[in-house]
Amino acid sequence: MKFEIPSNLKVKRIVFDADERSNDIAIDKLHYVCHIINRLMLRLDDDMRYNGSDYKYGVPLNSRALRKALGRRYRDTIDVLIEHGIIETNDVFEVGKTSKQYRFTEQYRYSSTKYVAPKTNKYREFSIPQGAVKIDASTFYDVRLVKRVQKMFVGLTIDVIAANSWVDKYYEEQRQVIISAKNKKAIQRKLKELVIKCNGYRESIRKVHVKEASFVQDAFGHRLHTPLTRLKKELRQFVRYDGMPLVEIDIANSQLFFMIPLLQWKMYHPQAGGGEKNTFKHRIWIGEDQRETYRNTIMWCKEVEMQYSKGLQEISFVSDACKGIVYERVAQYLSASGYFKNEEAKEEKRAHVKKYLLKLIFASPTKNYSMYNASIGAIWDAFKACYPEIGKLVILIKGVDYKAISRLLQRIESYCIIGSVCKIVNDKNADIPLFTLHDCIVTTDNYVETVEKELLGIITELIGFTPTVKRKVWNVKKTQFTMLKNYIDRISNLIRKRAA
DNA sequence: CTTCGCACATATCTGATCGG
DNA sequence: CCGATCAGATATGTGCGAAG
Repeated sequence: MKFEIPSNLKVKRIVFDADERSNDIAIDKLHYVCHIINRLMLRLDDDMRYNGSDYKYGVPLNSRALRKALGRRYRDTIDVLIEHGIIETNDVFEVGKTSKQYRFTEQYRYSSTKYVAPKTNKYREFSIPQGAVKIDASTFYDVRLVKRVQKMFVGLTIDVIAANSWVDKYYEEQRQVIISAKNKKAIQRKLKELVIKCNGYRESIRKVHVKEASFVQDAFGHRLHTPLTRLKKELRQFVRYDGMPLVEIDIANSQLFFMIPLLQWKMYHPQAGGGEKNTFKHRIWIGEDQRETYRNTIMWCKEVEMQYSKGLQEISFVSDACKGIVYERVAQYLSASGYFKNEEAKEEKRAHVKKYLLKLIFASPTKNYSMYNASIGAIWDAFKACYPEIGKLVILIKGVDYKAISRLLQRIESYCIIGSVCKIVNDKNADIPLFTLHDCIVTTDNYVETVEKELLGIITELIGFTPTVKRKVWNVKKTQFTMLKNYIDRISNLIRKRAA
């Protein structure tokens, strides 16, 4: 929505001039009042009548409505407009009949209209709301499917006692670390943060336990956020489905694997697929046609395609992403060039590359994690040296809009995982428990084979290439003895408290 | 109807976490 | 880089009664 105000009206100076009331004089509020008067004035001749009495002076503005729109000290906004000779009022109201009437002064009354964009969210009535879209209102995916996923959470249980005692233990460990520091002020602050952090963990446990958490699908990446996605990794071991342990089917270097479609120039033509709705391409792109915006990107994709006439699998990035060894390859390259000073383990090197490479790919060109950063930049250079085609592609897409990559990848991911795999598996057999953690699917042991087979088949069909998947069982790592001991300690504490 | 103040409710901000 | 969530502080909004 845009404010419609007289074209010769300048409101900015009022905000500067505003004396002690300056806190309540906001530019949006001034524009809002002018907008309302302007709009109502246009309708004055037609229907601004009440009980036959004439409103010709101006337009009636109800003080309750004004207060609702402008806040408690709305009077200041009106007064300041009057003081500056922009509007005037007849100062007449009749109880039960009419409110005070307002109109523009002569200077502005007959002016043409100009449009001004609101500065704050409150006055942007028709803009897309920030943040989450509630499932009920969402049309991105089959709502019935999401409801079914929600239903599966009924069977999901968490060992509350064990999980909470894990948090207790974690708290105690972290507390010891914090209080061993020297800076007293820092200790106080960190302890406060730790309490908040642990309360958050406990809350996430409770949310899984009572199943009251929200299930939302965000409007940007179309990901599905559930109680599980917000659960700390270490606490997943305490989750069971109908008493059975759960198994996670994870796609190796998923974000990079999902980059493969971006190398295919046809992806940038949502209409080129024959116009059918609800296809991969339609789901991923927001705009109608990206051909113009991504002209340079498309040209590069075509060039790459010419170069690899036998198929994209010839590109080392594509084959490595399918094998799930991109991070390892980059780590290896860095190792050879003497990036790692100490003799780190292979796992550590991979984790290091993964942590920074994703940040580099998604980062704002002007902020931290820039490709030109001295130490981290080396990781980007290594990536570019290993995979020149995809390196250039990332730079080209980021040249259009640096936020596009993260959004596109999340959409591709969620369309594949939730929109396709979960939907098809659930349609075939509604008994299979399915939970998603963005790029991975969680199910029980007896269905792993089935789900994994479907996942590989469906993603291969969508992307054109087969990813590597990894399985991880969510089982309790601690011995039974420690758990039992924790349990006994907890209970005896409770009994002691009761007795006291 | 307008205006005001009080008390309580809701929204927003800050700085942290989780996930990729 | 993107998303959601949490706690706690603070700012803003709302309902209501009373008076003008």
